[in-house]
Amino acid sequence: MLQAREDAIVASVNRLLAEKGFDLMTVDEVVADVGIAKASLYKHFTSKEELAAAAMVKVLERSLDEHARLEAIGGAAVQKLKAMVRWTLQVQMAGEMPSLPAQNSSLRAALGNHPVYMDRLLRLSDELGGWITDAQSDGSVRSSLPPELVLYTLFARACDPVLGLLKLGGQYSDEQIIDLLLTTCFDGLAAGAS
Amino acid sequence: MLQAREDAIVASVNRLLAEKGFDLMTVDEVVADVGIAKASLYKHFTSKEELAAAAMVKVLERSLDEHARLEAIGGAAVQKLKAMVRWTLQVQMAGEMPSLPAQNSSLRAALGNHPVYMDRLLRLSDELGGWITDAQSDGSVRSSLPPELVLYTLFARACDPVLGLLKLGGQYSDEQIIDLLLTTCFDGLAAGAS
DNA sequence: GTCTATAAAGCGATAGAC
DNA sequence: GTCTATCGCTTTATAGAC
Repeated sequence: MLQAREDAIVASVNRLLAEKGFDLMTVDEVVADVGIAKASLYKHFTSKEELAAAAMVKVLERSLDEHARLEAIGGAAVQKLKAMVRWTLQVQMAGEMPSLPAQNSSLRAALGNHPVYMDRLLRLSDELGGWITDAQSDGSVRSSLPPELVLYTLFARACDPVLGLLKLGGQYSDEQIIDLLLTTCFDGLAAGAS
Repeated sequence: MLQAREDAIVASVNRLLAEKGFDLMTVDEVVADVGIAKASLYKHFTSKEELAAAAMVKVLERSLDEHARLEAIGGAAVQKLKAMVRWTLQVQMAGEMPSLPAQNSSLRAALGNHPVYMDRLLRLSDELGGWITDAQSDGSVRSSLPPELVLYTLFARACDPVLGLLKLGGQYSDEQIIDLLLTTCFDGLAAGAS
């Protein structure tokens, strides 16, 4: 009962974060969506930042699950990285990727002091970091790029605004858009080797 | 006098938009930064959205100036595109690139109904579109990519979060970061041809 | 733990004197 | 056109009854 209610809250928060972002999402909207009173929500989560953190933990754990699934299947490191980015883009395409403005200071502070969030974030970073160094070792990802840069670039696909712009244009299917974004991410805009 | 004051207002808005974004920027901060009363500001600009639009028009006109400068110098289309992205990244690096959350509906509506903003945006899109088709014709940019996608991808460099993350790390100089981002944008993460 | 009702603060925007 | 003072509204968060 209790856990199910919290899950329902987090699901609503996740959707609203994806739709409007942290600043424009209001707690009143969340409770209206879940169908409970605001005071009840504050018995489960102590602040709006705590709500966002719970949604982020959830999506990070979904990402860790997908990572484990791909690791079990096996294959070349670069192919696993591409599959991970594809999964991320699919989540964003489905409107299920919570977007946190990187600029909000109160939220950044709250996330930085959130042990569970930081644990999941660091674990995912470590796991992907392993694939990145593997892919650089076998020559499929540029060795001249700092692994840090590669990791950030992959993470940034979760909030790539180009996806939304292409979707708005309406000229391409969801899968076509994802393929195009994967191409620009891994192969770049330029043709051939430069 | 009057024009100088409006310029001062727009300059403050531009800096605050780059620093905090539209939602977190308050009109009180703007007037405190400029050193005038809030009612005075509202004699010049009728709303907060109007303020943001003025800052966006300003930066679009700076972009058009840079485009004209590069066009006058000449060179290969893809090199001009790279130079334009480099300029964009330098502006962002200097903390002078206003960032507008793509999700804010009131702001999007205000910008869409702002004739001057739309004119500058479409003019810049047209100019860059010309370079893009040129670069695709001479084989330096992938012809398989829709020009629309290339344009959006270039525009998105203005708010690429990877720049801020790398800068935060403190391991690379500003110029190194810009070079790295140009590489990932045009050449991709993968090595060689895939 | 759930609710209604409200506190406390911040926001965009305006009134009205000068 | 500038200012001080304030309106009217929204927001996060809490008090207190049940």
